[in-house]
Amino acid sequence: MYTIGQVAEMFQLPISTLRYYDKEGLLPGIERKSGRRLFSDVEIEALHVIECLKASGLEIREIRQFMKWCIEGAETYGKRKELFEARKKAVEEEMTRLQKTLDLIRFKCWYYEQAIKDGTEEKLQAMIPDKLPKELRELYDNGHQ
Amino acid sequence: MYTIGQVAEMFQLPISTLRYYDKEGLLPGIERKSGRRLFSDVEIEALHVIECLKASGLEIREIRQFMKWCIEGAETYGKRKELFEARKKAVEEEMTRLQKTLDLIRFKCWYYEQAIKDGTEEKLQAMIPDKLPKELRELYDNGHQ
DNA sequence: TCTTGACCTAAAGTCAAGTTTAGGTTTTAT
DNA sequence: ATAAAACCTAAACTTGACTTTAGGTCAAGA
Repeated sequence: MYTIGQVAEMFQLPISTLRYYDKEGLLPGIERKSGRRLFSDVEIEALHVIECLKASGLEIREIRQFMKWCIEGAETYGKRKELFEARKKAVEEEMTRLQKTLDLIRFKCWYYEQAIKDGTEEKLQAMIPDKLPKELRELYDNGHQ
Repeated sequence: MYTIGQVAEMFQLPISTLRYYDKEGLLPGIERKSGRRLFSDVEIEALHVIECLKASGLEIREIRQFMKWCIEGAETYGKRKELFEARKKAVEEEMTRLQKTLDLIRFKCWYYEQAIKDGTEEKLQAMIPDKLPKELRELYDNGHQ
């Protein structure tokens, strides 16, 4: 059993955030001793799942719904599985989007490196097709028609 | 030259968002004709960069700073390059985090699939070490000590 | 025992990123 | 020429996820 302060340290979260999660129903059934929260392994696991679902882009209100399903037992296995399947899809899409973002960023890094060498963007603009490394070429052709 | 409505269609963004970006200084020097915004190739390119920087996690206020640097010319090439280098690092870190998130999500998908087959979580908890596919094994050992 | 640090609640405040509203002007199609 | 469609501004409103504040309770060490 851990105090709120210990858990805050463990997860590198402010205490106020843990209280907020509890108030929002993300830690249903957390034990108390003379008013103070007692975090057990169940709550530690719940917090790992909360961090996972948050990172996947889920909102607090939807995480609360998931926690409710957990309490309802076996009849909600299907809903819970579907939720994770949907999160899987969302995260995979986000990673694809980030990969495209990264491609453009890499181009911009190259671009400014050249501009610094050349001392100006003016000359560079015309010379891009010649100078651009092969691995950035397709990106440039797509991204700038 | 495009009208705000055409650009909204092009980027699948609400018109109000484009006006907001302009008001926040993300489209400096945009032309006007009798009060109406005229988006040229410069603004279209700016919007691509805005979407990229937003996707990388940059805030509006920092994008505005970048746009100011663009106007200042050659003396800010270094700053602009450093900004993109920093964004590259941030996006790479975010992708690493999302990969970990995805690993846990995949475990949960497997877990609920098993629970549905078995009809209960109870039995499953004890059987995890035996049933868990090899590729999810390390995750389980790390994630649950 | 006493006091200091850790905990509690309810309610108000903050912040970013838009969105909506209200009231007005301009362009375009009939 | 006129009416609908598209545009404009300023200012207020919204939303989500916290954080801060104010005022109090509890417990463990000196």
